[in-house]
This record gives sequence, C-alpha cells and structure tokens, in this order.
Amino acid sequence: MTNKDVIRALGNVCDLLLLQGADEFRVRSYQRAVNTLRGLSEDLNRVDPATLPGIGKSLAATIAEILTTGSCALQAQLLGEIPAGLVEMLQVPDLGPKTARRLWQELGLETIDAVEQAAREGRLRPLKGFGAKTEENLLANIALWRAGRERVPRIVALMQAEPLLAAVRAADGVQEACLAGSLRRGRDTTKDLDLLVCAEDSGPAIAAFCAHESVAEVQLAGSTKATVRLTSGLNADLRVVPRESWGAAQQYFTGSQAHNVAVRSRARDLGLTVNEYGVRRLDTDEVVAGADEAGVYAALGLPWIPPELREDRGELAGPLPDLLELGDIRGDLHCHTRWSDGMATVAEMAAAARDLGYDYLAITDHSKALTIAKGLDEERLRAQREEIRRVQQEVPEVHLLAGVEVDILSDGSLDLALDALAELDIVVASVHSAMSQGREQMTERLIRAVSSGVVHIVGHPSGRLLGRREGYEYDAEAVIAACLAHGVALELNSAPERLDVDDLTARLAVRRGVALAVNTDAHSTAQLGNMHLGVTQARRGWVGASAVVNTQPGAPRVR
DNA sequence: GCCGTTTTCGGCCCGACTGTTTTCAGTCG
Repeated sequence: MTNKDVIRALGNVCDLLLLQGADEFRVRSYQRAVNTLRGLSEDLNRVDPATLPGIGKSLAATIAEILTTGSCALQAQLLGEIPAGLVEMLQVPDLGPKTARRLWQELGLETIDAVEQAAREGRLRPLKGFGAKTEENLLANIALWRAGRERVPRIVALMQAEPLLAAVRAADGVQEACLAGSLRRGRDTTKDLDLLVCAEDSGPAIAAFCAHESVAEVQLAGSTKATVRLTSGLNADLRVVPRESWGAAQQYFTGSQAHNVAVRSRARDLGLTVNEYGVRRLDTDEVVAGADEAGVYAALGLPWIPPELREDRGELAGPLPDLLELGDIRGDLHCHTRWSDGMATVAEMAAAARDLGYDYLAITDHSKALTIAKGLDEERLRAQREEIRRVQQEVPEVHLLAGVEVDILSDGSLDLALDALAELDIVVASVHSAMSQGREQMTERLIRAVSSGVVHIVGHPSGRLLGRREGYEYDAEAVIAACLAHGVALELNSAPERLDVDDLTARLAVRRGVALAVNTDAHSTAQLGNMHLGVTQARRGWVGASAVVNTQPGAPRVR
C-alpha cells in the first residue's frame, strides 16, 4: 500500500465520522493527520508515522493497519453504519454532514439523485429549518456539483485572476490589492480565486468586482465580501478590509487552512488570539498587530513565512530555508526548436535566452522514437550541432549547449546510441510512451535510464498533465536514490500543464542531496518565460538556489 | 484523537453569511 491509499482511507474515515456526528475534535484529529500525510514526501513504508505531528498511538496503529492489510477496521465499521452515498453528498456546496445525515435519517435519502428528486417534488419542506428557498438553493448547488468544477492549472487561474485584480485595484479608494489563497501560495492547481483589497469604503471595489465582464453571476455581495461565479465556471471571492487590518487579512486569506489553524493554536499558547482583523491579547483585548503581515507573524514570535510554505508542513517549527528566486536562474536546460516540434529556430531561441539575460541555453530536441514530433536520429542530431555552432557565433552572449531530450524506451534503454549521447553537452531523458506500465516496471525503467552513464537530467519525471492525466506510478525514493548514486538531476519542468516533479518530490530529492534542474521545456520563445511557474513550485518544495543546477553561472556542471 | 517548560485531563482557530430559528445552527474558508 502507498501513501495515497492511506490518505484515501483516512479521508473517507473523516467524512464518515462527520456524518456519524462524532466528536468534532476527534474528526479534526483525523483531518489533521490527512493533511500531514498529504504533505509528506517520504514513503510511509519507510517512516514511523508516530513521529509525525498530530499522529499519536491510535492513528499510527490505524496507518500501519492500512499499510499492511490494505483495509481499515474503523472504516469498515463506519461503512456498516452509514450509507456510502452520503459521502458523495458532502461534495455538494452548502450541503454538510449535519444536513446529509438528517436527509438520510428523517427522509431515508441516501444519494444525491434521491435528494434532487425529493427537492423537486417539494418533499424536503416538512423538515424543520427547510423552506422553499432551501430547496431551491439545494437544487442549484446540485446542478453546480454536476457541472463539475475541477481544480484548474495555476496558469489558467492566474489568467482569470489578473484582470479581476486590475479592475478592483482601479476602483475608487482602493489602497492595496493582492491575490490571496492558493494562488498566492503558488499551488499547482486552484479551485477558487481569492482577491483581497484594502480600502476604507468597500463599496466601489465590490461594485467593480461584481460588474467585471468575466462575471456570470453574483452569488453573494455583503458589506465586506463578495462571491461571484465567472463565465469560465470558476468562483472568485473578494474581501475588503481597512488599513489597520491589511496584514492580518493577508495572513488569514492566504491560508492554508491548516497553516492558519496551526498559527492560531500557537497564538493561544501565547495568550493571544488571531483573526482577519488583527492579533489581540486574550486578557486585555489589546490589539498588538494587524496592519502588516510580517508584524502579525512577529507578534507570534515567528519570522515572516513565504506564502509558498504555508501548508503546515513544518514551517512554524524550524528554521526557514533561503528559497530559490527567479533571479537566481542563470539558464534553461530544456527547450525545443523547429528541428523537432518547437515553433522557433535555434537562432530565435538563443536570442530569446539572451534577452532574458541568461548565461546559457541547452537545445534539447526530441529523439527519433517520437516520430510525431519529428524526433532526431543520430545523423540529424550531428547536423543540428553544426547549426548550434554557427548560431553560437551570432549570439556570443549565451553559451549554447548541444543536447537532446532522449526517449526512455519501455525497457529503460535510450532511444539513441550511447556514443552519440556521450558526445553531447547535455542529455535530458524522458518517458513519452508506455505510460501504463505498473509501478515496479516503471521504477526499474527509470532507474535503468538513470544508470546509463550518459544521462544528466530526468525530464518531467512523473509524466503528469494537470487536469488531464495522472502521472504514472513510480517509486520516487528509489529513483532519487539512483539519481544520487549516478549524479543525475531531476527536472522540475515549468510547462504550465506539467509542473513536474511536484513540490513534495522536489522537497524529497533535495533532502536526499539530489539536484534539481528547473527548466521550461519551451516549444517557443514565449514559453521560455514560464520559468517563474517552476520557481514557485520549487519554493513550495523548500528548494534553495544551491540545490538547483541552473543557478550556476557560466556553463553549469550538471554532473 | 492529540497533546503538555504551569496540564496525563481538559482543552482543542475564528468570523461572515444564510435561512428561517424569534436567538442560532450549519457551512465555508
């Protein structure tokens, strides 16, 4: 069993406990454990769960049970008491555990379909606290749930958030405006857009927000907050706070929820209480911080914590790392040209790298197995090297590295002759085919490529495509160990739909002493500008500049 | 269910908003 299996089982236990009406603090314990496990980069089979924060004897035993037997007695027992369909009901907005339980116990409704039918027929109204409006809202929320609002890739969310942010920033009386929530934390995907404004009069900002051309429906508009649904289907929230609360509001609305719970718990230990308006002493009610975010953290005896780290993954406990910044990046070690499936010539890519101020750029077109992308064989690869040499004369500011993105074939061998690969400045090796192999086979395949002696970087190691394809299963610990043994770097691919490796794997690799290469995999000159996405993700993995190959000046020593 | 440099028992983050409750429960973030 893997971490995912444990997380799935415990998450289900959380939902079932909620539906059962269990003690809320017991439920919270399970929720905290799930969050901790979600943020764990190590394989649970190699860690003692009892050493993790928020996991005691009982939960550690449950985790061990799931890992060894693949099942969980508590989960089985709860499933015997509560219909499984109720769990799905929790996904409907504004339909929580208390309501779901009542619908089941008082009306015998066990599925969303049954609830929908009953609401249509007005059969919910006899329930205490249910009126026509409640039925109407419930039906609308079920329709929303059916429409399936998935998390969207960060770049998609940013493209929608930025015009909204500009609009509220331009509203009368707005002093400050920023993104908050998961967008500010730099998560790879986002469910809702969160915007925050500082203004004494909230009216103009809320009006500008609700009237924006991208808004399909205003769901809620109060005196301090508004929620809208965009034409894209995403929801967006706006909060407006006065100057003296700006920092506290930034802290609060950036989250994550788990981080905020940890922050507030720490505050209580210190005799303080934190809300979105400020930090107050519990005894005297005196406000001790709130206007600026660093001051809020300082009042709790903490340094300002970069938003990317605010996930309750140890950021309150230990010293914080010096995180990678976009300005640390000296070059890009993975891009494509018209020799394969890129849009630009070698010369155009080189000029674009020069304009970005880079010291170097590696040209790494596909290898021959990727016929659909006009992949290069050994002969064309040598011909391309001649062109790279010519272009190098024209663009002396950028050191051009002759490389390739060679396919890792299904058996782990490489798609080009080893002697041809050995002649290159840089070899990125990637999986583009046979992705449905099982975990063991894929792990062996990757390790064989890593051990070839000619590979410098494993490209987009999991193969995931955000919102479209789960990455293939592989044993990251084992592949990272092989990378360490052979001096191979893992790529953090900055392509908006990839962002691969993910933040946790990046964190694990760096902990184990394996270098990362933060690359764009650009197929056009514009895509070289996606580097910031990878940098943000690296920061979420607690990655510093020294762990990243392409922060080295001059030509990087990859191995 | 977890946790402890005042505690092994008694705490556990906090507020906005909604609908229908005439005083607040439920949900969300």
